[in-house]
Amino acid sequence: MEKKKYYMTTAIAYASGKPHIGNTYEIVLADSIARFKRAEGYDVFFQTGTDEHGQKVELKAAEAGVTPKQFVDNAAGEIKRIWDLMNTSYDKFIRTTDDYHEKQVQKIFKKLYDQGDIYKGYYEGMYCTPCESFFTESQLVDGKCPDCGRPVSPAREEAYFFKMSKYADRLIEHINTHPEFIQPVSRKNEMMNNFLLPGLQDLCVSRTSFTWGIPVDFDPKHVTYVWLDALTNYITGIGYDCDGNNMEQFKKDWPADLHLIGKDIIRFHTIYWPIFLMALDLPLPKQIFGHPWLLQGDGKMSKSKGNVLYADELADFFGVDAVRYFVLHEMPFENDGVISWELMVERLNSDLANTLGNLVNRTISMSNKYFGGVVKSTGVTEPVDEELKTVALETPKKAAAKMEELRVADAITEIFTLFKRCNKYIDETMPWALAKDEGKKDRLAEVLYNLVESIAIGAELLESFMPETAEKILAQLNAGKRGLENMDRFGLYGQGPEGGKVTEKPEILFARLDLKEVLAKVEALHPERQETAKAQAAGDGAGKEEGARKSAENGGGAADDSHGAAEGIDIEPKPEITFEEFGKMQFQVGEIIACEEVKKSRKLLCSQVKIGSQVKQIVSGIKAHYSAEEMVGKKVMVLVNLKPAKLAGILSEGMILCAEDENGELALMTPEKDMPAGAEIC
RNA sequence: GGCGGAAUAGCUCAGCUGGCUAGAGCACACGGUUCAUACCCGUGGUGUCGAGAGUUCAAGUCUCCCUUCCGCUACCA
Repeated sequence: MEKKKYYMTTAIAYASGKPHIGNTYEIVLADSIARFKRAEGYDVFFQTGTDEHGQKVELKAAEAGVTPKQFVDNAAGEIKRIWDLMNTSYDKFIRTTDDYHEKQVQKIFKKLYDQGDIYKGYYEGMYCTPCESFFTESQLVDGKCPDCGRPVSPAREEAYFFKMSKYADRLIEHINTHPEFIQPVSRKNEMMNNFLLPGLQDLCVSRTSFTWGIPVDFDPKHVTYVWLDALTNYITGIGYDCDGNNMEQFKKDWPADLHLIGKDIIRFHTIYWPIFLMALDLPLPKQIFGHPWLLQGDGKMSKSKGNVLYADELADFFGVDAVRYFVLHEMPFENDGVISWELMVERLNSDLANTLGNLVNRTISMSNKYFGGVVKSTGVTEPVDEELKTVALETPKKAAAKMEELRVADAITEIFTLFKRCNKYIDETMPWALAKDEGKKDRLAEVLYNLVESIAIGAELLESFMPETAEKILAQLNAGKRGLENMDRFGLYGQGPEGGKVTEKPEILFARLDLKEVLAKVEALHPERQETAKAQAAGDGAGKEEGARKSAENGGGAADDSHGAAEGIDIEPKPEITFEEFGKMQFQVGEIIACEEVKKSRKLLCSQVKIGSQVKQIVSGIKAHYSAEEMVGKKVMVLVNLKPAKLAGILSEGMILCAEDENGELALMTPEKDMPAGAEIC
């Protein structure tokens, strides 16, 4: 019988730096799903890879004094190394700099252009800087931004746009008739309410402001801008050909069964990607799962030893499988999970060392002690056995049901429920007591057999999540794999008359760790991180590299990795201006004499700023960083001749300037010496 | 501001279409046990099920309102 195919992907990681544990989480999650599907008999194709173009890479390469290609070769190698270290079983690692990918992207671009889905537009008169949005002439209201009513900025750059609205109705229909399309379902409403129903804006698909990208072949000063380049990896990687000469694999595997992505890029995968596919006349992927993030550290932890966690460092401390277990187990289906050294140690000791490791160890140890390692069923059963057998036989089904819903953490919990039941069974049957009575030898044998068999089932189920550990346990028990399909029978272990024989010297699977010692070693490892850790640990969302590319290129501030603060941060350079243009701006020192929160807004403060003899009212989006009280009395740098505008219904007559770091932290610009209100800044 | 979600044991959370003394894991305390990695098993809570009102024979479970948090989005001169 032919196996059913299952094509799944992760998002491709942005090749701008070393992936941290949050990025790594996704590949491990995907791997566990891929392995489980294979065990279920699917013909799985599991693709991952790297997104390697864009301005951020261009900048980082320049900084490092290498070519962009050299830079991404290195970065992709590092990402691949971590993926491999984590023992992930991807079938294909695509890089967006692969030549077949680049060629297809160019063809796709051309095709979409030829059929009128992509058109050339200009920023001129159509770009609203604050909205960071582009508009066609027809969308403008009285020549102004339809969103905010403000004048749009003059042109700086021409660009190609994808006409999204053309396919919006079809997409809405599809989403409504395929409730499983967007997972978790709560995201579906967000996409509908925020984007689809209000009307889609056209998407910019080319840039001229940087060159590290796939050139638009019929207009080479443009390079393809992120999404058309990145998302298409899902089809180019399996042999899509825009001219219709698709490879066999593409015919077999497309549409994808699952795109596994971070929640930050759901919009691009559930709106733009399906629309691109519609434009290419291709079927849509069956399911897109936007997983939550694994956040590192919490307030308590960050003060003393918070730092960025990398998979390889964690693996050094705990072992690969322990890290896999942790990220999979600690991550719920819908909410963000948290990782810290403390939590890692706790899980390792409690679940892996105590519950699982010790179970295997005590079972093998007793088998050796009482029967020289030989384990065989004698048929001397007691009612208590039934309960254990029931759990052992139910667990595979329960785990499979959880996996079907992509609830990986819950599936693991099911397996550990079996191990816990085994421990309880030992207590109920008290093998050491049976061993004292020669007449109960057969009963003792049966008890150990039931244990070994139950553990063998549990261990094999564990393979998808902790492959090495599963293998080790099965090897120690000397048990073969039976396959998921044979897990409906109890008693397959050592079926011959001589039974099975466990190893003589069980190896400790997971050694318990002392939290204090671990923390001490961690501090020794990163003494220099202590100072910067505090600011970064709290709320540092992990797993949004791909989003970082977009935001970096929008000038939204790079969501950099941990080293950002130390190395300085890069932002998108703006075009050069003349001295005359500079001279038009008037900056003065302003003294904040009163300040209050803008009630209707979450981010705005309204300040009364004394500038010379006059007082201006200025609204600023800094509520998250400064309270109204602490603003009062401060002397700040003010752009005073900015055209007044209404914000949240309140008139604002200037702008208070702040510095912003990569985490969005703000600092007011204040004069280094005391200066009178109104002093010119020039 | 718009849309949506959540508030349940010290912590992380389960509790579907309302129905027996509100659950799990971790942590904690006590007890048991000794095969095992000082492990494992059992027992334990006084949980105002966010506040208030309502529907009902019966409400974490439905309705309304309030408060607080979260997500997406807009705004952030």
